[in-house]
Amino acid sequence: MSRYDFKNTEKKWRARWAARPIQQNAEGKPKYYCLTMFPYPSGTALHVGHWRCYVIGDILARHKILQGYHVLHPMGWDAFGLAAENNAIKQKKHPSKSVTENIASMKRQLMEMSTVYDWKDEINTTDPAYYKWTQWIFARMFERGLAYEKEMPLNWCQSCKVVLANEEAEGGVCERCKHPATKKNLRQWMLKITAYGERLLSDLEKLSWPPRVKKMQADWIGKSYGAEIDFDGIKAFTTRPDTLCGATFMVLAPEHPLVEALTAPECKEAVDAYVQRASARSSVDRMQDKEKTGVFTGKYVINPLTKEKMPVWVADYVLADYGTGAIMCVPGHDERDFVFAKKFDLPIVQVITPEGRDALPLLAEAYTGDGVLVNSGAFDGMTVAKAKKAISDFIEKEGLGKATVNYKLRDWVFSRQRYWGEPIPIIHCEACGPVLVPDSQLPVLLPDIASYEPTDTGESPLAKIDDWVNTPCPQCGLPAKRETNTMPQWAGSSWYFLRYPDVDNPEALADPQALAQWLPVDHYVGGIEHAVLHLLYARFYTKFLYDIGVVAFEEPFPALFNNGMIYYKGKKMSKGEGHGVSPDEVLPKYGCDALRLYEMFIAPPEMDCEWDDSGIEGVARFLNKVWRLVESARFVPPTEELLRARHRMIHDITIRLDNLSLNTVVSGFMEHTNYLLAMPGLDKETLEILAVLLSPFAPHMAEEIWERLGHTESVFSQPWPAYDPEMLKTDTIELVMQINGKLRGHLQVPAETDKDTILAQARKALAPRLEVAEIVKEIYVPGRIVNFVVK
RNA sequence: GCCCGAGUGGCGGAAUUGGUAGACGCAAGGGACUUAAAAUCCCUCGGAGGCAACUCUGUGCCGGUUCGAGUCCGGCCUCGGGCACCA
Repeated sequence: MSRYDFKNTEKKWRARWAARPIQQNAEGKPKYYCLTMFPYPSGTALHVGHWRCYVIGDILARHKILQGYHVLHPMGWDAFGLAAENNAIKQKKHPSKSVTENIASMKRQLMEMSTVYDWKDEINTTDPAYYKWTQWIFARMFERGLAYEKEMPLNWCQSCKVVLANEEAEGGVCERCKHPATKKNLRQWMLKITAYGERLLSDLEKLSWPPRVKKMQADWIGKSYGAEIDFDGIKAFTTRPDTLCGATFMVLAPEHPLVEALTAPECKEAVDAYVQRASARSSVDRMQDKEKTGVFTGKYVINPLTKEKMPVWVADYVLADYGTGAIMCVPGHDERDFVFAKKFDLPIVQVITPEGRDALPLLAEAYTGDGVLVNSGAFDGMTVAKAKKAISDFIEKEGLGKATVNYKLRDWVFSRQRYWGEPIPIIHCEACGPVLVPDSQLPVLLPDIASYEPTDTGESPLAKIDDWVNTPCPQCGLPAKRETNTMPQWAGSSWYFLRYPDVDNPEALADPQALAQWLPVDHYVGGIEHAVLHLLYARFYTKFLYDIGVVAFEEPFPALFNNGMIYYKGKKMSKGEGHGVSPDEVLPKYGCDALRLYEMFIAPPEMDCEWDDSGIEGVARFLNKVWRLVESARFVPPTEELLRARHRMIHDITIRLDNLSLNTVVSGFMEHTNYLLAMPGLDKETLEILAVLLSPFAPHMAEEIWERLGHTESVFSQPWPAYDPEMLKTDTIELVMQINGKLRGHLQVPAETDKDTILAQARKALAPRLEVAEIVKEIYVPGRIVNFVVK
């Protein structure tokens, strides 16, 4: 008996599929858009961790083809951006060259996975025909005031020599190189994602996404309810208006615009020094500082309720860009204010007390719990919840402020001081200001230059190319200069899913009909690392395009599947030379089908897991078993037993696949194959069905089996098999017998046996044990157990 | 610090969602076949006890609910992830 020759079989079918794609005559069938997050060609090679996500997507796509859908399952390259450029600099190659090489190498790998991508639909975000539309979207945002310029202190990564969006500087360090971010004052392009904060938050509800991803986005948007209160011209946002009577001082952020004006002359020197020191420090330093620092401005404001004088301080624990950049401080009920008040000897007043107590004996720490108001005049005795509303209302009535909401979400810093990105289609004219490049002149091509390395100054390398920079103003014709910053890495991926149905369209980002036919994406598969970045930006773009009438839906990805990461020797796998297992090492030894199966078998697909080099042996053996099953099959007419086995197999695989429990699908295949191997003979149809069921997972072997069973067309022309629930029933059932919940035996009875008969038989079977005891209760769960409760 | 997850054999993991814990694999040990190896096949494989059909015990720890708990509730412990001066 010959061993399964995966090498030649896989080669054979790959060639056949290339000549004749498996999806034929799909027009008119219901559509299914299955999308896997496209790779970022910043290294030369994919590792088995990347494969996991592509295999999941491919299995879903193939399953849908078998279920009779017209499936779009495309692939492309997210090839602009810093990581790709850094990789090029490291290799001392021009980014366009290095990216092209990386794509070629990754594409070769993807082809060896035998995924069903139709390479006619390939996207490359660095292709001018593609980024023309990335620029076009920016232009539409500019027209509507959603793209604007602003000079402000920004997160700057000295290692990458670039500004970072807030989303890229989580925890105060550069998302890519982990270098601490410092503040740098720069003129930047911003996208007003905050205008969409509320919709981005409330529409999360509609999405069938993993809860943790929704939560991460909700936390990132960070909505909180409160009030904005005016203290003699200084506005402060608080979520605790109920504690207003306990506000004994105010603190402004060092960058607050009023600091200079309100500082008393005798405090000026100290305040200036403090502000200067604060701005020089990185946000990491500022955050890691446990010790609170601050300086008194010499100014006082009046608490509108207590009429007490509140000193105004400046301290860097208050953030300039959240709320109003100024806070009312309630040391009795806020931990940070408490620490500050203790350090600088400011008054602490208690205004909340736990219900049922008059007052806390001594405030050793801030009391942040629930309770009722004290020391608050007319508001005494109210609960926190009630007082929040009552004091907000009072403030509003008196014209001292208003109830309001605040978001943590900030506008998106959208320009990068780097070469390898989409040029921003703007021309700066001294007379007209920033002017859009007319649509007819799009795309603004990224010039091909020799020296593309970043500079220390915060200026893009493009700024040095005079004949590119200097251009007439499209509006007045006078000499003007092009914008030299480029777009961030995320720009191209924020809308790419819209392009796949119509990749060559020169007239529009995609034909409206193609969009209507294919979008939104039915199933999106990708890693958790994009929980807030890509997924939030793509949702923002889609909502904007909805508002301007380009698309008819507000959410691009109604269903999302997050695959877990594969670790190797305890660490994340990393691209390139680093750390990981390459499919190139595995494929020659085990083949594509085995690797695909193992990627699924290794763990539940949504969970992180550890790569085990010897684990793949098991699925390779399984494939050989299947091959042996087919090769050595002695065909017989289908017996009752074979029919039942067949339907159980269809049932098990279908249910598990529908639940995306892909690891148990593989173990299900193993169980059923083992069962069939033990049968004295097999009917042909059961094997045919096994081939169809197996085809999304091990497509090469499935085709080979299908052909061997005498078929000339592809196995993918078959419908997904259906099972008959009647065939899942068995003639006899096995019940478990228990006494006091402990296993005491098994009982075989005909399936239709009634309760009394079963109980009688069980009593008889357990007679020796039951005779010495008194039966208190009998429990019977049909089809499962009989339990006697005895004393 | 706050908010999520997760703890099951030597290992990866199953368990119809409250009903036989350890499916399916990996690794290990023993055996068959073979001159030998590879491949394949058979047996053992949580712990303790017994010649044995079996018995007790066992899903991070302590308690609870229930006829019955890996699964539900309360309290801890450990690990992983997210957020982190957001007022």
